[in-house]
Amino acid sequence: MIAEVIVDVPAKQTDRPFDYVIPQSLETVIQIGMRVVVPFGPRKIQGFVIGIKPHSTLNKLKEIIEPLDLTPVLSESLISLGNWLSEETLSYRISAYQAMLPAALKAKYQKKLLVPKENKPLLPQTLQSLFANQESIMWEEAKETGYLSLLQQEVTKGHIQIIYEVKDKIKKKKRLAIRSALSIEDLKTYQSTLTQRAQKQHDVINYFIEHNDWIFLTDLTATLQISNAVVKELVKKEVLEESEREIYRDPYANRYFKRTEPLQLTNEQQEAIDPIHDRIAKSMHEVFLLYGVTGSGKTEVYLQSIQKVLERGQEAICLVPEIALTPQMVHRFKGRFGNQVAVMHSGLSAGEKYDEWRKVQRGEVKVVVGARSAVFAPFENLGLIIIDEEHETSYKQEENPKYHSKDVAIKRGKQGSFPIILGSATPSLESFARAKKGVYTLLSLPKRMNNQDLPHVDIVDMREELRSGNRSMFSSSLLEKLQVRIERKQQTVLFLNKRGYSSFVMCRDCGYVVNCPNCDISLTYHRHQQQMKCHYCGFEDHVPTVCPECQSDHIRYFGTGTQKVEEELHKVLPEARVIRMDVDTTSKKGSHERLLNEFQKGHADILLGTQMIAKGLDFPNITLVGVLSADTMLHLPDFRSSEKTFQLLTQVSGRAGRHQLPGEVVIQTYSPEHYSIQLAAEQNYDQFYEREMMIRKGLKYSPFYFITLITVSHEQLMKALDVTEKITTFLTSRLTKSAVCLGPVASPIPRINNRYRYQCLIKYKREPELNQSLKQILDQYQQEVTSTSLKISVDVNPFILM
DNA sequence: AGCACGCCGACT
DNA sequence: GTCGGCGTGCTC
Repeated sequence: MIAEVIVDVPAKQTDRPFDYVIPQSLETVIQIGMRVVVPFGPRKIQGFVIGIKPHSTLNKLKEIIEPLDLTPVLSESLISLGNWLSEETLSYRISAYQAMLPAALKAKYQKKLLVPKENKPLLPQTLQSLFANQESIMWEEAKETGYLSLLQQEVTKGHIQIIYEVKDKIKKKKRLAIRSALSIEDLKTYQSTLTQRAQKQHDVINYFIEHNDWIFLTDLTATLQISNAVVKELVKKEVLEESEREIYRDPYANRYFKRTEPLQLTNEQQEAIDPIHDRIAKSMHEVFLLYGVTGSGKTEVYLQSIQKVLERGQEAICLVPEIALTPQMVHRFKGRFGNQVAVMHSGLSAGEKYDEWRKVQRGEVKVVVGARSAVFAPFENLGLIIIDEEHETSYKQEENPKYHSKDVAIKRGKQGSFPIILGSATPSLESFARAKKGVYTLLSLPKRMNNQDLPHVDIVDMREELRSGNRSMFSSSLLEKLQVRIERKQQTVLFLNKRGYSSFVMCRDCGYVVNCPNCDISLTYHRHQQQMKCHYCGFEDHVPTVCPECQSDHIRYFGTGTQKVEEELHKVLPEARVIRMDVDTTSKKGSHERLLNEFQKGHADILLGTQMIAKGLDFPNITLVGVLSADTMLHLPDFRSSEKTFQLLTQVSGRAGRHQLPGEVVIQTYSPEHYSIQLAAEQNYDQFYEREMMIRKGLKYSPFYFITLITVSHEQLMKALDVTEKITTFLTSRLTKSAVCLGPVASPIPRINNRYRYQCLIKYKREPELNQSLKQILDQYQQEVTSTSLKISVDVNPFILM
């Protein structure tokens, strides 16, 4: 039999199946969807079997070397989903497949030089020492020795072999388990032969007389207070037997989740859930947009919809934006569905992710709660996919394949004939527009569950503060309110919007800004390491003490980091206990959750943080939310910046007063008159929607037009510009009259890592030929992409236009 | 992506 | 005359 294999070589020319003979011995083993090792040129690489057929049109085929899996890692439905994905996003099939699987399943390759024992004496003296203690050395090591040409000569002579290895990254976690190898009768007989001195052995035998089952060695030694030696001795005597048992790394082991029961739904919730339950019961595909204000009880709707799906023997996926809200979300899901839940998010180690994925694959769980890529969870009988906070940008992957989870979910929903729920308090304009058009079904939860009023919002004009002599980052109004909370022992969340506004170093005399030498972007000041770093290419430099331009020593860092805010807070409110949450304090595993726990327990008065605290916080004692600088992302070169500002402010404001105590919100801004800030303060989504839609219509942006962004980069500015120009011309000729093709324009970041970047932006209503044209472009420049440093990136429906 | 094959400049 | 530079094209 012949296997069709997609090989792990992400390139245009290899983006097609290659045929391999399945050796006789593997005929019953190899199945569609398995990973295999295949010879490819002189190398050995990994590939996915995507088809098995009796004959091939080619005659001299190579054989599959070995399978990497016992059972397929991709089902046929996932393979076809992968094919669709690569088609939609114009990415390689291998990239699409890999994106659907945990990273642990991606192979690692090793190249080695091997000298068979008998050849050792044949090597020249200089090389002998290299192989004195070992048969083989790594290629990388060999390169460092500087004897590469000498080594290559020996390779041609046949004294040294080059071998390629495919290393499976997976390490299944294993522990040693022990059980009795004898019957209870025989155990007793054996026990009677033991001498008086062998008390420990006696105990062990006793244990196994009582428990006729496997036990982990570590548990056994702990319970009986004995050493490994005692057990090993009995294993050697064949009284006991041992076996490696695979165990899951359970990131939520030893954690107790209080079991919860379905809550009584409000009338509104009931009205929202009825149509969902109806489609689940009828196995009908439909996309619901669940538009519910913060605190309106969307999660309970999710939980009870999942409940319904489980009752029908189906499975469900619930996507959540990122680690940010998972601790609380996980609690609610594990509380309701116990160990039927697997969790997949970026906070887990590769091994943990792999184990969670395997629980799904083996059918040991029925529900997955996870971030973007969890939409590919390998369920075979899905009944529902929920996307919570559907407007979140983290659902869009910025690397190839540049997919959006929402599109994947809807595709799976159509294929499997089941409903999709998109939930948000601030739906993306795209989704809301579709709901209004009737493409999605709108379900509204306009009231908070406890009928608690939305918090009162105060907009503070920071220019005014400045004029009245307050140069600190806290307005007098915010400071006053902070003091009141501390007196009343209530809690405050302070939110620092840092997106697109990192701390940079500028000379106060001449205005010189420290830029990256490789990228056209300012370097970011990293306080704890006392260094300047580039977020795009990784360049690092010392912090300058004098201005390189004018030699002035008035060179300072600008921008407000959380650390700086913390310091300031300490000065003005020395008695306040502050917990700071940002990339620095949460980088360690589990620290995110730990900090939140501490705050929840009341160990601090103020929680200070960035984006990551904007979502999911739901603590009863929070009565004040302060946004230190609301407009930092308002001025980004992005047509969605107003929408994002509105969503973020609404989201943050929703953190206050979710329970009995009423909440208050202070928004500090330099542009208080801006509609997205004004309307966020009123929590007026509908008016924001109307207003923003007008603007989008005028500018021909989404949701009125689809957008595709092509970014061309090259070491030479002229080359990048030239290619972009040609692409733009070509596309313009291929597009219909209703489409707009803008370009070539320099990218908002015109240079990254010494590569110049130009782009072409296409806005269109309906272009059935566009995909074909884009493919043609990629084909056209294929040679230049492989031979020169030209790169062409296509992003269909981009989220950020960088 | 790698890697081999193949054609032109500076070296023993 | 050879070693080694990297342009071109292939990998079942």
